[in-house]
Amino acid sequence: MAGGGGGGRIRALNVAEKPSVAKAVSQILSKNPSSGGLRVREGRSRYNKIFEFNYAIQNQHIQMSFTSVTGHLMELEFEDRYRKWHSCDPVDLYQAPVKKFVPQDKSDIQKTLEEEARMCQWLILWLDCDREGENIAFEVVEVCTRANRNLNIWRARFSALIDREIHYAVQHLIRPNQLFADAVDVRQEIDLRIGASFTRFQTMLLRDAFVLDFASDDQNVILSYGPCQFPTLGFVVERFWENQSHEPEEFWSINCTHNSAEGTATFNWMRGHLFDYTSATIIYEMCIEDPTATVTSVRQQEKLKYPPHPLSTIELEKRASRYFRMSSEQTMKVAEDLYQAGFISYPRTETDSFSERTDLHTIVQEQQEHPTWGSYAQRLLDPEAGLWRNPSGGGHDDKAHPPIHPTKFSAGEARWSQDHHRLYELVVRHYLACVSQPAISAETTVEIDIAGEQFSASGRVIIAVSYLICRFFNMIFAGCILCLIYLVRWLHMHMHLTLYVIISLGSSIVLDHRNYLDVYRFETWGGSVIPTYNDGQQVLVNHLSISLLRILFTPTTLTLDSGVTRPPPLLSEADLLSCMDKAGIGTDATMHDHIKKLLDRFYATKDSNMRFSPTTLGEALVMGYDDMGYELWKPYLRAMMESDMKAVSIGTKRKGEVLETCLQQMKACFVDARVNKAKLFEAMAVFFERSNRSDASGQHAIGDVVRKCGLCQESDMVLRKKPDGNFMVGCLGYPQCRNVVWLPGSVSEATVTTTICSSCTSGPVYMIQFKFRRLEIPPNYNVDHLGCIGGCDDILKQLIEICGTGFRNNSSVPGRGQGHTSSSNTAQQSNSRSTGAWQTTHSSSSYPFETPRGHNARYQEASVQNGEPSIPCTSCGAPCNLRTANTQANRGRKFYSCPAQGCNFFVYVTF
DNA sequence: GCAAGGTC
Repeated sequence: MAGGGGGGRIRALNVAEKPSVAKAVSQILSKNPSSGGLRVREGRSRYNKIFEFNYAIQNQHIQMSFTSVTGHLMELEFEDRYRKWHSCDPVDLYQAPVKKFVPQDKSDIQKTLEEEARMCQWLILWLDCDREGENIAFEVVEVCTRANRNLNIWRARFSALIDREIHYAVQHLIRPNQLFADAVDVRQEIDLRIGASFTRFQTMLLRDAFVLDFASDDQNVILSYGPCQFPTLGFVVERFWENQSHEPEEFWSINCTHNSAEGTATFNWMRGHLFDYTSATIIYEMCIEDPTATVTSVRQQEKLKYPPHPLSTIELEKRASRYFRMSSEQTMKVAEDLYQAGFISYPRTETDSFSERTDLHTIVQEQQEHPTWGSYAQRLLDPEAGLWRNPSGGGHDDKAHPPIHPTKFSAGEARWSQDHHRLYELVVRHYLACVSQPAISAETTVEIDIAGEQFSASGRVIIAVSYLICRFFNMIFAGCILCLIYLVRWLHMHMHLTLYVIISLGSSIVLDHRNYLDVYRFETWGGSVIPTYNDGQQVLVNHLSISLLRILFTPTTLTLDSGVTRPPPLLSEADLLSCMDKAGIGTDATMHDHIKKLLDRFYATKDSNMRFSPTTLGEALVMGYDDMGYELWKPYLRAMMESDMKAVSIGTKRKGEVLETCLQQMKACFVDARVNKAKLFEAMAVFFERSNRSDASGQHAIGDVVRKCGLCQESDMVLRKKPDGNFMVGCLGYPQCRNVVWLPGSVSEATVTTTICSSCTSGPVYMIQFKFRRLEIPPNYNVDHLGCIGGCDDILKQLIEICGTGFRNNSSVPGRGQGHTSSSNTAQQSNSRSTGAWQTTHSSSSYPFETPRGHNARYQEASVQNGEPSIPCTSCGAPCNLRTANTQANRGRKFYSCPAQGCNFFVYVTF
């Protein structure tokens, strides 16, 4: 291992992902007397203390300073000029430059790191050992190396805060893994670009267009889209649709019950149910005529009910929702409180198995004093009780945190709310259950025959198979049958007689072997205990049977009942968490956030039964995208991203390659979605009234991008429909850039397509599908036309010549193109005359150079000084000569037109 | 004002 710089003792800066880990690791490493003791001093951030001690790494004496960050130190954002919603077209967000920076609220931590780094030769990174942790590690590296370029950078790899593990990690330092960090960079950038583009798009498109009556301030409603929140909404909507589309169907079934002193057995018709009433009635009448039931089969099967796996975050959330009706958000809030106060372990973990090195018994020992479950903890620790069992894992390990378990005893704290009590109890009981034996029972299935129809009943007979002394106490209550039971047990053990012999005798006593169910009060066996039945075969071997008469019996009730098929239930919070977990939507630490977001954004509601339904808004959005044929509301996009991230993290794909491919696909999807925005409108219109605002604000709504503006070279040009029905393609850079292309007045419909013009090569120009009004165009022209505004489309040019454009003086309608210069009237009149304008500016063809841009001013100067000047094309830079029009409408007018193939620059000049 | 991921 390389040494540090300078003479004397090496000083190392250690950084953990959170304060608790910095403290725990420092405590472990400073236990040795040679550490000189553990000293603590304040950092600039009040949460992130600095621990100091000495430690020997590979026999080198190191002076350790140990501090922490609080999760990510940096944020990813668009550069400032893209931050405002109207600053650009949302589609630009797929290429807009992004920057990573330390936000204001983290600057204290940054300063601490910088100050400490300057005094150190080594940097040891103790971030969590997952991909996010590795990414945070590189954020720390960036900040620290800016302060001290000579740092020797090391990574400590550990999976639990256990002495041996930590000492091993520090003695076997490795280098940080750039690939892991890259994978997270990919996720961050994709999430930001997709989220921001779609959110801005659908918010600006729909907020003004509809009366969103669910919000008090509907102008500030945000219709967000996110790669996690939308699939979460998708789960809710999909189940809602299944539920709603269910058509109840009536059916009939024959039901039979039989009461005896031992209980009631409910027999189900083995045909299930019939949808045909006549058939059901005929069969029922046959049964009624001869209702004697014959037992045809009795089957016993031993069943083990295993305790749950150790507790992960998602399980904690699901169980708190099921047992206490707590929302996942509230659960995490309370869990965080309990963790902060030291009562439970770290609550954000995917791990559901304990490391072999965990001292499981000590955790139980601490709970022995508890008034409620203390005695169970004592039994667990008693080897004679045989209750202990090493917990079985669920196969998940995040390599950073153990399963959630109690870390400190409490019989309840004064300041705890009911939810604190409940959650602590759940964590403790769950832990005690995990280290317990499974419950053992038997399920009995009895089949009977009535008039040739088969019925069956299943029930539980809890049996004593443990042969343990503790069972003795149960047997006292069995009175005189006790001796018989021992006899039968003896027979069972030594003569291998069937278990059934025991059951048929013991069942009336119900010997109990609940094991973990004794402490895990949240779970039960369910079902009921049914009476004992024997079939003919068993009677022959069971000489001791007291149930002989039950070969035949008369049912207590035998009824023909009607019912209706039930729809699948709406999703509960536990169901929703399961769906998300299965599809890989979100992480253990964020799933509850995504669920809450659905509620906050008015996309879904939770009813009194804690089940989720979409709101009309949530349903409309999903419906809109679904109608477009997109599965943006399905989990596949996230799954694809996840698999790409995995590929980056193991080096099979490169960061840049994945970013480029994914963003390209998403951009195409975005552009396509925008072309099909009518589907969103239609879906919204099903549930919401159109707003009056939409007409007035239509001009401000972002349209579909046609091409990059050739004039300002910065913004996009988008297709718009003016309130008077005319179409234009204008620059989003307005008012700084006033570039505009007016389309023929005879256009009735225009839609930007995803087809890129192959003739116009100065950058992508999306073709527009036009529909012309039949009566306004000559008969030899087609009403449908796929056209291009890039300058290559002769048909469009001819129709503009013939029909004129939509550029008219309409001062009654406010908005772009009117009244923005003192000369606008002149301009409009002039342009109205010159119906053949192909491309001009907002300020008019009369004043083509009257724009704020310097280079245009130079053109004017050139044009005045020279009789026949050549100007550089504003689109591609090629020299453009002054030419004279000879069309019918504009004969004699001067114009500049770019000679470059595919370039659309064309402007009339009036001297 | 937008995402999702850390975390206080």
